[in-house]
Order: sequence, then C-alpha cells, then structure tokens
Amino acid sequence: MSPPLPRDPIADAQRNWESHGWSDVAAPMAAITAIMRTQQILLARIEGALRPFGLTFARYELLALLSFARSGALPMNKASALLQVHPTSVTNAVDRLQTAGLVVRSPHPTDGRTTLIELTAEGRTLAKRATAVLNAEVFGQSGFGDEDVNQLIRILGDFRRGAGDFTD
Amino acid sequence: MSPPLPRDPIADAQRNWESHGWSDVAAPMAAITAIMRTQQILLARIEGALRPFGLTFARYELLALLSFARSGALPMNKASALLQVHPTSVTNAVDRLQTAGLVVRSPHPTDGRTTLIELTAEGRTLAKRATAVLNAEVFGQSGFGDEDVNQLIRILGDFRRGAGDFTD
DNA sequence: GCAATATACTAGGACATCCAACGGTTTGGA
DNA sequence: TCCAAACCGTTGGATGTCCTAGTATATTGC
Repeated sequence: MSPPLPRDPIADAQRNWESHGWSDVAAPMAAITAIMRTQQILLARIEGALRPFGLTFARYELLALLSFARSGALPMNKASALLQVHPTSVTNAVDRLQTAGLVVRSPHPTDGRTTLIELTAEGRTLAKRATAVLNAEVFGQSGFGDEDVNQLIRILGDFRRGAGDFTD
Repeated sequence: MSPPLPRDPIADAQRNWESHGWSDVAAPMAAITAIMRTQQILLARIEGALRPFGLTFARYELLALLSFARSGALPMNKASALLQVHPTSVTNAVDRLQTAGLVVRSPHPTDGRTTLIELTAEGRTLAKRATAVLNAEVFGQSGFGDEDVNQLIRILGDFRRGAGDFTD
C-alpha cells in the first residue's frame, strides 16, 4: 500500500478540466474516473479474498452463476450473456476451472453446436466457501453506507439499462 | 452488441443472495457488481473513442496528466502515484508512448535513480485532440443525470478516501 | 435435398495489470 | 566514513480481456 496522497487526484483533474474551459463535462469526467478507480480498488479486494481458493473474480463469477442454476449446468453462450463477457473469456475461465476439477464440459443432448458447463461436487463446495469469505470480507465491509448502496444500485441500474444491458 | 437481456442479471443475483440467507450483504454485493459492469461499459466507450488516435485509456491518462503539469514533465514514480497504478504499468505505457513519439525519457538532473517523462510537441497536440473527442463522445454523453453525477462524485469520493487513496 | 446463412466454440495475437526479482542510486545510522 | 537499508525503474512471468479468423454444427430457403 502506498501512503495516501495529500489531495484527491480526481478532484484536481476536475478543477483542471474547469480551468481549461471544459466545465460542462468536468463533473461527468470526474464521476467516470472515480468509477474506474473504485472498480480497481474493489477488484483488488475481491481477488485478494479469492486467492487462497485459487480463484480469480472471473472464475468465481462463473462458479457462482452455475451454483444458482438449478441443474448446476449452463450452455457456454448462456453464461457469456448472463455474465456480460466475451465468449472467449468464458472459454478461458472454463479451461482453468476444468483443469482445477471444478467444472466439466459436456455435450448438449440435442444441439451439437453447444457445450454445457457443469459444476462438479468440488466446484459446488468451493463456490460455497468462497462466497462465504467474499460476503464476510468484501461485501460485508464495503465501506459504503446503507443509503449510498441503494443510491448506487439505482443510479448504476439506470445507467446499465440505458446502455442496453437489459430491458426491465 | 448483443441484444438486451429481458431481466437485470444483477437484480437476479441480489434476489439469489437474499433467498440463500445472505440478505445482510445482498445489497452491497449488487452495488459492487454493478460498479464492475459499469466500469466495463465505460471503458469500452473510452477505448472506442481513443482507438483512432492509437491510444488506450492507460496511455491517454498519462498524456493528460503530463499535459497538466506546468513543465510538461513528471518523474515516473510521481506519475505512478497520481494515476494510482503500479510502476510497471507506467513503464509499459511510457515504452509505447515513446515508440509513438509522444513522450521522451530524460534523466533527472539531480537524482540518478529517477527518470523524467516529458511530453513532445506531437504528444501535446494529440492529448488535446483526444481530450476533445472524449469530452464530446463520452463525458458529454455519459447517460448519468446531473444530480446522479454529483451523487456519484460524493459517494465514490467518500469510498476512495476510506480506502486510503487520499486524505482531504 | 442441397447450398447458403447463422450459430457456437476454439485458436492466436495485442494489451494492460499485477507480482517477484534484479541491478543501480541515494540516504542515514553505526 | 562506510555499509546496510530504502528507493527507483526495468525485466520476465502469469492472468484476464478483447478482437479477428477459422472450424464445426444447425437452420433456412430454393
């Protein structure tokens, strides 16, 4: 951990934007930059909590998604759509999870094109243990106030809907 | 662009958390996951706007930072601290910017350990043009309401201060 | 029924990030 | 004064993401 800076670099950037005649977009610039930095901080916390399990965030998300599917199995394209990541990223994650014995690939019974990803028993127990740690160490100590959490869910939900993630 | 999902996958995840007895951390989980996804969307927009200039977001941030330094030059460790990224990331970015003729490395006049990064004339003009495009295409059309922007700046500012980014 | 189109996954390359480790430089305490 | 500790930037290795292209399978239209 490097020591804290004496001043908020994003607030400084916002002031720089304003003094250069870009006042109309200075605030959105600051908000977007803050989102970038916040994501970086949160990702580091999450990956730190998952490291003892040999998981990354991408692989954990896939495990968690499978653990919520009633059958414990999903087609790869479905996983790609629900996680909002590129199909190649799913392929990469499945490769490593399969090597670790946490999931297995199996052919789709009727559609020869699609591949099913299925949780193994070890995968299911590891997902449960990893979720418990994430809940305790990250989500339970997020640093956001309760009301701020609700604001974030609403603001970012509006944004994601507007960006075409979903229609609700 | 894949078509929008019929339902918000993050809201579904929040419901799954609640139905599994993790109601106390379901909301922060949803907020944090939403930040992850929002960052992904915004990063894709930014990189799309910068691609015509041959810049990535990391390289643009460095160019912009240098353009605001009065002398147009900064030590690498200073840039690393202000951008909140690892020194190796700065090394990587400087390598590519220098190859593109946008910055040059120069030795520090008094401290033999440190290297100064300095904007070239082309680097300065490219930074200005790229900023204009980012302002017009990304920051000016963020999709966040004015009041939401202010909320984000405050909420994420509080979070970053609490995470040790700065003391203000 | 067969060709054309669409869909699903894989392969290889480009980038960025982090970590661990390594020489070169500076600083501060013995 | 001198040597150990701290600091600075770079290198190499591992991960993850995206993109383009290619291969195999399904579906559609004539």
